[in-house]
Amino acid sequence: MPTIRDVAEKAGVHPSTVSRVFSGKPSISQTTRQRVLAAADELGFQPNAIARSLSIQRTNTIAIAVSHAYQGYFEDVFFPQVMQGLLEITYKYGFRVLVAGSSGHADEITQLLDIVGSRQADGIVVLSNRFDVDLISALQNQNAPFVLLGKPDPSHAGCAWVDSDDAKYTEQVINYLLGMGHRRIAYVGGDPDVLVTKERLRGYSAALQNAGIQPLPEWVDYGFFVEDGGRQAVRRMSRLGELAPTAYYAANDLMAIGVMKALQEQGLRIPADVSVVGTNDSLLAVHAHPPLTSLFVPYSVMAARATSILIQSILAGHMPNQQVTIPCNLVIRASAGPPPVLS
Amino acid sequence: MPTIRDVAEKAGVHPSTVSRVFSGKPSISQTTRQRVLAAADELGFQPNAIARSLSIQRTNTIAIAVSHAYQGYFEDVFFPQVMQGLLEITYKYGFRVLVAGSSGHADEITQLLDIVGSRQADGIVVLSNRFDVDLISALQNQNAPFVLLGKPDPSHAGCAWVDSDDAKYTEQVINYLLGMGHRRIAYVGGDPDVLVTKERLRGYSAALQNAGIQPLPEWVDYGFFVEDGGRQAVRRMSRLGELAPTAYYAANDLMAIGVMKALQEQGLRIPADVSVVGTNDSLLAVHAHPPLTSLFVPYSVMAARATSILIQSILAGHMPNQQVTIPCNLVIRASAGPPPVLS
DNA sequence: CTTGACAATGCAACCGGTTGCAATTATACT
DNA sequence: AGTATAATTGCAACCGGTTGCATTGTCAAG
Repeated sequence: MPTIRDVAEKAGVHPSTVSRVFSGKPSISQTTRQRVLAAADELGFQPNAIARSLSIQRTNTIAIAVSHAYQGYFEDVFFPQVMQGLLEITYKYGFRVLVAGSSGHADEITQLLDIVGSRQADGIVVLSNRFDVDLISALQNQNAPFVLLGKPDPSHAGCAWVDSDDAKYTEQVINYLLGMGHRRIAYVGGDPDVLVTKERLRGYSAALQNAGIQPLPEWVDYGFFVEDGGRQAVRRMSRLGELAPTAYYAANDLMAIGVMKALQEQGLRIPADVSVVGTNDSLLAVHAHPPLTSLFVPYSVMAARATSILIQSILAGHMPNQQVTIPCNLVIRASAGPPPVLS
Repeated sequence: MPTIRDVAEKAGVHPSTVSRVFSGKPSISQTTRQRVLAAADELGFQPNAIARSLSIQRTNTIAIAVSHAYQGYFEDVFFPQVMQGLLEITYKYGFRVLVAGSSGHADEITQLLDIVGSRQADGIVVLSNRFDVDLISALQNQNAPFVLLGKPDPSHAGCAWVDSDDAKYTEQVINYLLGMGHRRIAYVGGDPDVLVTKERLRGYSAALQNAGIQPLPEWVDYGFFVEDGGRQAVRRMSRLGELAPTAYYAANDLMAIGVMKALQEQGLRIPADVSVVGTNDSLLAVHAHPPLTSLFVPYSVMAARATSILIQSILAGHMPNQQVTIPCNLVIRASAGPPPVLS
């Protein structure tokens, strides 16, 4: 592997001149440039990125941490779409993405701190949706540029984040169902410990409240983002008899599918008897029976935006500090309609 | 950011001693170790991974390149499952994954060569399924450790790869359909330029040949891995009338769904009138109507295996040279059955 | 013909760890 | 006690680019 000094010798110049040629510095004469390039070419020289990083104190890399142990993560749309957004923008800026595996939530934090602490990346996008206060504080202490995908705890409102206003758009979904005449509406959230679950619940409650409806506690359930969670929720709510919901909102499409299947197994027709709305607008929603009305959350766009903010701050040499809220979009298909008239 | 020398000064030892403590070298006395650790702790010292990489000539990182422009890539199961396998193994060895975006196939090669040439990663897993001879040669010239996910051109049979024996298991699927009595079987491949498409066609042809059946050329079509591709295939084959297939094998679940929908729109029942088998055993297959029989391809396992081979070679200091074939598994659901008796 | 101004290049220190070898110290054995 | 041997630690060069500053070269104006 030839180094900059080999090239310098061959071209009869000083190593620093070769460096200047390869980092596109001005004030190199055309003839010298040519000579250096020729020598480099002949030797098959390619600058060593690690040495460069050490010297300029920048890696042109941003990092994320991913729990590789959690299977569902790789079946859902969140991770791949986030990757797409990340790659699109990093590519544009000539950056790359360093991905660290992690064995769980706590370890994700360890990994991120390790990466920024050892300067393996210039900044990070934090995907976790439970933003422990200590992670944020630690990142701030490290003086490491970061952008959260999701909103932080109010006590860290000042840090940079990109979020999807889950409360607002969940409220909108509920309003859509209310507008069609539903009065008994169920909320099937994911993991109750996760921020987005709480946000959606907030939107759900607000919509019902605005409509003057006092929701039964039984209308709220958690399905942990898996199909069976949706089925279980239906099973429990069906026991309410007259008070069972006429519409279900589920926080991802997989749970919504579970809801639909459970309802259909009870002989109920969708949307004639019961309406169902999912979240994420995945292929599952497109191909469900009936096709599932679903709240599209543009994870890819969010990730792209977060990455832009991050890289621009890195290049400008300051900490990211923007806060962005990205709109969602209800994709209407055939799984939701007016409630049965005789209900 | 404190350096090893700051710690050394504080602990009253030589920098090399601090280095030895932090890289777990033996022959450091307990008392010195303690003193160094205390000083490091007090200063908040964390070793600089870049400097270390430069010195030891290893990054503990492996790389992949991904075409971020191709949307379908992020909707299918291949990429996320591969990432899962990669992360699982890299994590185990304390490695990380560097992901480079790329604007297309040719650029993927550029990115990979750039990464290994600039020594940003110790090795790469090549995901592309069209293994241009020049990429492989270039990687070999660079002396860069790499493992292919998929089989290379026969002229490079010697390089390391992990593949899923697509021909054999496609043959098995066709045999399954033959065994139920089908005689007119369609093959709906993906992109005809891609290696896996040709391999599956090989298996398809072999199975029919073995059964003494000469397939019509019209029974072979390409759907480019999208739903509409499946629909189009059905549309074209339906024109064959009496000679239309009674069973379809599609090279991914999305095309299989397209096939099913197109058939159902023609009033045909699945599997009573026509059978359909998909590939990948995705959630789409699980939730299709009827549930789709699908050939599971363990991408995650393949990626894990490839990563193991790669990292072990890196650690051992030689080039990877293993070739591994991983079995697939036909997951039987409800979309395939015997053909109609009066056919 | 001299001097000034600027462009091009060289010099050397620096980025922050690592490691072979030498020097020092501690332990063991006669 | 005296020396052989092993365990610790220090020294200094090295990994491969980068960059502020000094030096040399060039051309134009005075």
